[in-house]
Amino acid sequence: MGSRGQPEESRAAILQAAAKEFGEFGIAGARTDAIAREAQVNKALLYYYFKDKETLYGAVLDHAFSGMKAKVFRVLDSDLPPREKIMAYVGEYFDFIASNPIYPKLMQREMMRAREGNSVHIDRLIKTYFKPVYRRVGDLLRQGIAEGEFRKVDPAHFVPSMIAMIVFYFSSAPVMRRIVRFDPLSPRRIAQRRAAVLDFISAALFQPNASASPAVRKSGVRK
Amino acid sequence: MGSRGQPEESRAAILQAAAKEFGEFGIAGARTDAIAREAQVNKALLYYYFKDKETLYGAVLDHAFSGMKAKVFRVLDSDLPPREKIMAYVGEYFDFIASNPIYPKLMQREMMRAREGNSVHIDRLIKTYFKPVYRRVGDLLRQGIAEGEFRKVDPAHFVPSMIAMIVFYFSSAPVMRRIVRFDPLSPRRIAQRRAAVLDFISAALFQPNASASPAVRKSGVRK
DNA sequence: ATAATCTAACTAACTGGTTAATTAAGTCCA
DNA sequence: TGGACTTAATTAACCAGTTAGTTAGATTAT
Repeated sequence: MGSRGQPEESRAAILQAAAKEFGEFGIAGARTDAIAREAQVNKALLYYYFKDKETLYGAVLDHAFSGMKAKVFRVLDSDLPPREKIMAYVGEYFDFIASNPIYPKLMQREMMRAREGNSVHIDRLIKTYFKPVYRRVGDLLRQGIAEGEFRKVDPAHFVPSMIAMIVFYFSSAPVMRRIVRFDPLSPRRIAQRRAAVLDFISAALFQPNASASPAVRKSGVRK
Repeated sequence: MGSRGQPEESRAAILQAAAKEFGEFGIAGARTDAIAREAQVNKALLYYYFKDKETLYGAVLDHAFSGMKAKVFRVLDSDLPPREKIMAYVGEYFDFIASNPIYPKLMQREMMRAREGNSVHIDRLIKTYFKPVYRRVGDLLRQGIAEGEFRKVDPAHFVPSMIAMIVFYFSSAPVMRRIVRFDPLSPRRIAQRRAAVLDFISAALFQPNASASPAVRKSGVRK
C-alpha cells in the first residue's frame, strides 16, 4: 500500500497492538507476528520503528506509565486539602486504570520481573515514574497525619495497600468473573468498585472522630 | 548415577525448582533447561515424571494452591467468632505467603492468563481452590455483618481487597526495595506489614462504635 | 551363594519446530 | 527525489521434547 502519509498512525497502531500483546502474554509469551497482524502492518515495520522486541516493550511501558504519571500528578499538584486530595488521587488512578485495562497487567508483570538483571527497563521505570509518585503520595499522607486528619498509618505500607486494591481488582477480574455471577468489568460494577475502594480507604485512613468531609461518601455499598 | 533410591526426592526437587522458575518468568519465560539445572537433574527427567512443560506447570500450581487451601481452611473451619476468625484468616493467609514467596507470583500470573483458552489449568484452580475459599470468606463476612460486628461492606469487593493487600505487597517487594531504603522482605518489615494489614482491615471492617476485641491490636504503626 | 534377569531411575546427545530478526528488492506518494 | 512503507524470503538461535541408551539395586533361578 506504500506511504499512507501518516507515519504517526502506524507507530501508534504498533504501540497499541504491542501493549495488548505484551499485557496479555508478557514479553516472553508475546509474538511479534501477532503484534504486526493486530496493528495491520508488516512485521518488518516493527523493526523499522523499534530496534527490537525488547525496545518495543520498553516503549510500551513508557507510554503506559507516563500516561499514569501525568494524570495523577495533575491531582497531586493541585491545592486541595489532604482528605480531598487523597480521595481525588485514588479516584484519578482508579479511572485511569479502568480506561486502560492493560496497564495493571503491564505493571504487575514488570514488578515481578524486577529481580537483578531480569529487566533492562526497571531502573528507568522506578526512577521516572514509581519513585516520584510514591514520594508525593507519601508526603501527602504525612501532611494529613500531621494535621490530625489521618490516622497514624505508615506510608510505606499504606501506599502499596491503596495501589493493591485498585490494581488487583482489574488484573484479577478474569478469575473473579468465573467465581461470581456478574461481570466485574461492567460499567455498573466498576462504579461500585470505585465507591468500595474509596470507602475502604477512607474508613482505614480518616480519623473516625473528625467530621466527615463533604466530598466523601461513606456508604458501604452504593446503589 | 542411575537409580538413587529416592525418586520422591528428585520429583520434589523438580517441583521446587519449577515453582521458582515459573514464578519468576511465567510459563512462557520459564526454561526447562534452567529448571533441570536448578533441580540438579537431567532435563529428560522432567519428562519422565511429568508429561510436558504445561503439565509440570499444572503440578506446581496444584502444589502451591492446595497448601494455601489447607492452611486457611483450618482457620475457616474453626469456631471462632467473626472478628477473631477474619483476623485469623488474614493472618494465616499472610503467614502462608510470607513463607512461600513464589505463591503470589504464581497466583497473579495465572490470574492474568485467565482469558478464554489461555490456560488449561484455570478451570480446575477456580473450582478446587479459589471458589471454595471465596465462598467461605464471603459467608464469614455476611455473618459478621448480620451480627452487627462488621460494617455493611460488599463481600464481592471486600474479599478481593483483602487478598490484594496481602498478595500485592510480596509481588511488588522487588520494586519497593528499590524505592525505599530498607528491605521489605526482612523479618522485621514483614512483621510490620502483617500488623499494618490487620490494622487496615480491622479499621475498614469493624464497626467503630463496638468495643475492640481483645485479640486485635489497633496501633497504626507498630514498633 | 551367585549368576541371570528385570525394572525403575536416570543421562548425554540430538532433533525439529518455532520465532526473533535481517535483508533485498521493490512500491507509493508528496 | 527521498521518506514511508510492503513483501517475501532467509538466517540464526533457541528450546521443548525425544531417543537410545546406562546404572543400581531388587528379584528370581539354580
